[in-house]
Amino acid sequence: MQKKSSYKPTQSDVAALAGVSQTTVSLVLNDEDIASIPPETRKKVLDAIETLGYVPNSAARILRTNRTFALACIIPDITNPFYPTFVNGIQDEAEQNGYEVIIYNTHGLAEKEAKVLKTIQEGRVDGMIGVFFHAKAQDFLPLLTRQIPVVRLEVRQHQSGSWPLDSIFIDNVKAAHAATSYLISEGHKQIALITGWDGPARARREGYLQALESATEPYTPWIQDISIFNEEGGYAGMQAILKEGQVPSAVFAGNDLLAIGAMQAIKAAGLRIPQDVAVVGFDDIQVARLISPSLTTIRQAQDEIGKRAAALMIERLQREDHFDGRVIEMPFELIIRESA
Amino acid sequence: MQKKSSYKPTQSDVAALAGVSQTTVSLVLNDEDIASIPPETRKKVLDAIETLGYVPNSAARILRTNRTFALACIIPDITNPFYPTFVNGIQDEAEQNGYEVIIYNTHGLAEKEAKVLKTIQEGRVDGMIGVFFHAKAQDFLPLLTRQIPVVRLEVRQHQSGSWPLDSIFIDNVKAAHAATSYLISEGHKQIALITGWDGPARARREGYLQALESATEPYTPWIQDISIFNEEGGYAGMQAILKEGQVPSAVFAGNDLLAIGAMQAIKAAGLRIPQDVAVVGFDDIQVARLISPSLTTIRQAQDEIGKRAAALMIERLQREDHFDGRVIEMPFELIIRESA
DNA sequence: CTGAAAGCGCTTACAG
DNA sequence: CTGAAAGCGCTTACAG
Repeated sequence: MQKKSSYKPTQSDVAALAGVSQTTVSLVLNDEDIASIPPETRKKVLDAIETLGYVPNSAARILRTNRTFALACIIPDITNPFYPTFVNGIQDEAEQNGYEVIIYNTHGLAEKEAKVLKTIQEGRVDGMIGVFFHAKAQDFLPLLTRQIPVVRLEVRQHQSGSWPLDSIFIDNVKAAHAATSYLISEGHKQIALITGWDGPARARREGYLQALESATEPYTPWIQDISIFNEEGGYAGMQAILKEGQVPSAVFAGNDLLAIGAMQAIKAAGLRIPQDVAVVGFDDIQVARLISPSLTTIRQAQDEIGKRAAALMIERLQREDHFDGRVIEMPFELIIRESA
Repeated sequence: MQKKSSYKPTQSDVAALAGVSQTTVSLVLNDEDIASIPPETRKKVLDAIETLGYVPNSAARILRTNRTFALACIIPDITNPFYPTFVNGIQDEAEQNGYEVIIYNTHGLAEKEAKVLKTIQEGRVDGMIGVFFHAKAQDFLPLLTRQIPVVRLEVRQHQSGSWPLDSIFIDNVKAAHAATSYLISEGHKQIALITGWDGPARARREGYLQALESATEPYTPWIQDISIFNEEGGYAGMQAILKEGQVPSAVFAGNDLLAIGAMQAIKAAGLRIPQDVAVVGFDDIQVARLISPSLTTIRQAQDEIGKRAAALMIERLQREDHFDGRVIEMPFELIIRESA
């Protein structure tokens, strides 16, 4: 290892150049009222910092203070536009408060979720905001006992507890119920659902089933399972449905990406949307209103949810006292466009 | 600060429980052939780790080893689908090699780019892969002198040097030239360009202008400047063009998001695509082939680019010797669909 | 095979 | 107002 003076200067290097002690350099850097540094001393130090291009070493600072000023943001799929918007909201709020955001992409996989949880125990962040498809409440315990607060985005109401674990949710059962009921009210008789079992899929499935059950006329559930939650999955799912010979008059897709894929399959089969098959999605991602026909869907305010989640986290990190977990419900809205 | 034994156990806690020294715990954890720990000792230690739920402290490890096993990934806009796909490629390659990826979102702003560059000097990562709209070569020097390698995604060929700075580029001038030439070859007489000045916009603008100049017939450039590089910007840009009274026979948009916005504006004006106005985009994001009409565009293999960028970085981090910067060109492809 | 010790670069009581 | 010193939790020569 070479020891050029220009290479990664430390506070000691700055101190030597400024002719003060390393302690003084640190004091200037953290200019709290712990000490009152006279302007001349301060200037000497600042000049030396400038000359050497000194930048504090984050590992040393974190080790010493036990504060990272970083937040982890865990999402299942960065290529699903829903999440980048959510992340954006988190980042906006976090940055305004001096926190940086570290994004982890789990691909919705149980093993990756577990790995991320482990990594975070290593003390890389002060708190974690996340969407988990598999992790259970107890999987968060190691973080919580380490005083790393968690804000979780959920798909239905869960009980709060005394841990520093807040949750923010949209009632996906109710939302899926609303979407399905809308199709029923529009006179559709065969309403298919394209979805899987991971993450929000289960709650949306429930909502769909409940809506069919509570209809005045009898409905037969028609569910097409898929395993990839994007356009590709939607396309394949819709193809499978059409292969059965019968054509449903409406399709409710587990998310907008699935809906977009399903629409492609419908068009490819020479059918019209919504005349032959109506389509409803879930999420209201950016492109939902831009495709043709524009997509009827459930809007969740991703950006707002992200902001709110970050605000919950930051409040917890800034307050001294401990307080019970909070549960916040966010609204959804059925956006009716051309596809249904 | 409390001192419960269950709270954030350290190697010393593990050592005490296992009845060995803290050094031995560390040795077991890093099981290199530095030392040969007999199975019984190893087991005692591993059991203690299990019992206490010990996880190493990353700050301490980083401070000591000067290795973070993290890569920074800097992108201008996480909500532009181009980038998540790029990030995905980076993450895949990085994770396979034991690196985690920290994503920074600059919003294409000069100040945020500068801030990120500063943050990275703090030693949070071993290397940086990024897309910068404003930062100049010299802005990377502080990283390079600190031995933090950089891989930069660029829009045209730049010279390599002796710094640990690799670049990977797609010739955006040539690509824009190809897109514009295609429109010319299709017989379009008035070809408008919707774009701005940041990032890749400048190179694409050049390609457009060069193509018009090299055409056999004379063409008048028709450029609509916008400042937001998404659907909204494209919509506004197209509206501005249509307000001029004349309707161009084709529009080349600076990226797919702009193209999608422009298509909406064209439809809103009651015009048909491509009969009245043809549209070409740039990037080939996921939805390009899913919208109606599907979008003719320039494909860049985002995923592949990300993988390649990460591979360049990792090779540099793993090799002992220093070697000159490399410049890699990646191909583009004109994808002809329905919109033009 | 195992442990004592130095030291990574900081912050923060504590003296003076 | 300023500095010497302890210590955050690790890794890694070095002894034995």
